[in-house]
Amino acid sequence: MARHLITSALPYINGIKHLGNLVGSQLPADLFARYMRARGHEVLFLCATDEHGTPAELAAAKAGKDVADYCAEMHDVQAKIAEGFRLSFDHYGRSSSPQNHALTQHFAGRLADMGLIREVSEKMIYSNADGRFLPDRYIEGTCPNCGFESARGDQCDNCTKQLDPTDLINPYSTISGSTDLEERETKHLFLCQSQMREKLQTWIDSKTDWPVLTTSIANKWLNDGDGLQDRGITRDLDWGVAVKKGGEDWPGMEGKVFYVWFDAPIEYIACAQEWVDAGKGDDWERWWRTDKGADDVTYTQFMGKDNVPFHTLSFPATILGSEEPWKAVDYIKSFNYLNYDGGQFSTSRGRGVFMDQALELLPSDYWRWWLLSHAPESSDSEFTWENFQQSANKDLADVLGNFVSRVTKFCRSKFGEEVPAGGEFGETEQALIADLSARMRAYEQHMQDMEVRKSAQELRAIWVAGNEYLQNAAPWSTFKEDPDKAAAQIRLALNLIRFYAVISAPFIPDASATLMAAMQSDHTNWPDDVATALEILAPGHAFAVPDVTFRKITDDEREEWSEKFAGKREA
RNA sequence: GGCGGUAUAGCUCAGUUGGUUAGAGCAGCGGAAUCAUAAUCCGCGUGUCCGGGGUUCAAGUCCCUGUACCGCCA
Repeated sequence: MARHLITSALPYINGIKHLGNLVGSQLPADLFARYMRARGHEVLFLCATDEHGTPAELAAAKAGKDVADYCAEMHDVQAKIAEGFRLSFDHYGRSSSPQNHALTQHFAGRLADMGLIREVSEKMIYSNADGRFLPDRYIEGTCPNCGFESARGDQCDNCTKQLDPTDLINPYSTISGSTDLEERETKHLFLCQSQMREKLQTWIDSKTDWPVLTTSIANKWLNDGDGLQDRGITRDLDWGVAVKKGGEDWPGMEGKVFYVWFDAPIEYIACAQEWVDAGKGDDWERWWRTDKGADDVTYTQFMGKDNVPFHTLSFPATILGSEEPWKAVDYIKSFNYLNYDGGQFSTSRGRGVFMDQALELLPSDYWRWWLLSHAPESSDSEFTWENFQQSANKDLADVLGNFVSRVTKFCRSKFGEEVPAGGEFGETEQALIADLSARMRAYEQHMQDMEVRKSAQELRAIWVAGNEYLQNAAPWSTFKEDPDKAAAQIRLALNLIRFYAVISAPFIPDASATLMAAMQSDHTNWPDDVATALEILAPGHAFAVPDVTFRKITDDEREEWSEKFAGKREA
């Protein structure tokens, strides 16, 4: 039995995530966690909301709420939706937790002790009306280059020239619209990532089994231009982790907080502490400290490609720079983007399906199946309603659902609602078992390798094999001449249903549970041997014909939803 | 502007370190079967592998270049 620490990228707090966010980290992480648990491994699966930073403050202000209250509410909303999608986190934490505050301050202090923090004084734009310093992208004005009137402080969207906020003509705050801006001197802490360059490069180079998407992004940052740059890790904000050196005050840093990208990944560790403090576990160090039992842990992170730089460089710089025995990541599984019907998902334009809306339309298994079987692994991929309808109807309703239906109903009408006795397995059955055994090995290998689409494809092929068998065996024909033979065939088919329920659970946990209940079995052990697994339901074992496992998505629904989520036209 | 990614059948996508007639699912066409959610099973794929050069005995697969789309620029 191995031990697997699994984390999903932390969803940001300021709203409900769309299906692209879901399939880019949380959902495949859940698939892997469920599979590893099913194989009998010890798993700690963690995720949390990422709550600090300016966008959270602005979202709270827009909602007319105190930022702490806002985050607490949104955390509960996101937790509830995660539960709706059956994301099996061992703990769903918060980056604003006291545990994370303390740990973030600890890391900062430790990095300072190691000589990896320096203070930098810089001029930034302060808005008197807003009472705050403004990040570059919250300042707009006229571009000195092309005259575009809504150029952002970091770049002009019209002529794409990179700008400094001080370059803008007639600059104003996008928060309040105020033009009462001034330059102020302010002091910030920088993490000396440049000093860590070689160490990080060596570490990245040792990860020869990582996906190209992951290492190429890391190498780009390591070697681009002047190489890895030092990075500001503090901000002039109220909402966040107060800048302290461990438990001590940090002279000159009063009133400042750590930048969200410094404290967020540290929450991966703090979340394990929260897990213990919530009474769900009793030893977090066993997962995170290599000097306290974590050296046999395999740590896998899941994330979208936009998060890769932070996980391959920034966070490792924190971990490695501390020179404390923290567990470093062993494998990073990164994903490309899921597009929506020819474009991007867009929160502001209401374009695409968001997690809460998805659950209102259909049970989570539909979404889990489609998203995972179309996961954007090698390149960006595309959600269309037509494809969704076809895949869900074909794979779930026709191939799997209908298999259950035809087997259980046939048995009920010919033998009653119990596993029939009599007959023996012949060549056709042995051939099926051999086929399934080979496919199971392939399925297990793909799941182990986190090849999500290929896993789904193989699982589907295993479902198809059941229909294929039924077609060959044709118990409806054999029943007329040799009822015993038909009994053996149906006995096998009923066992296939239980078998499918067990192996499909990582993808479609609810349907699997429903099928297990219908088969009146709680034997969920992974089928290491197919032949044995197909004899678990013995003659005489009672079952119930389940309701329709997956109903079909109608054309009317497809059209209605397609219209509903198309988003507002751009002005 | 810089950097990165992608471009393969009508659609969504696979194609290991270059090597036999380029694959899967869906859609489409034909057939079988009738237990079932009109579900299932079998058979059928010549598609300038985006264009143009090049390396090689051999390139969808490597190099250069052009085009298109997408993303990132903290």
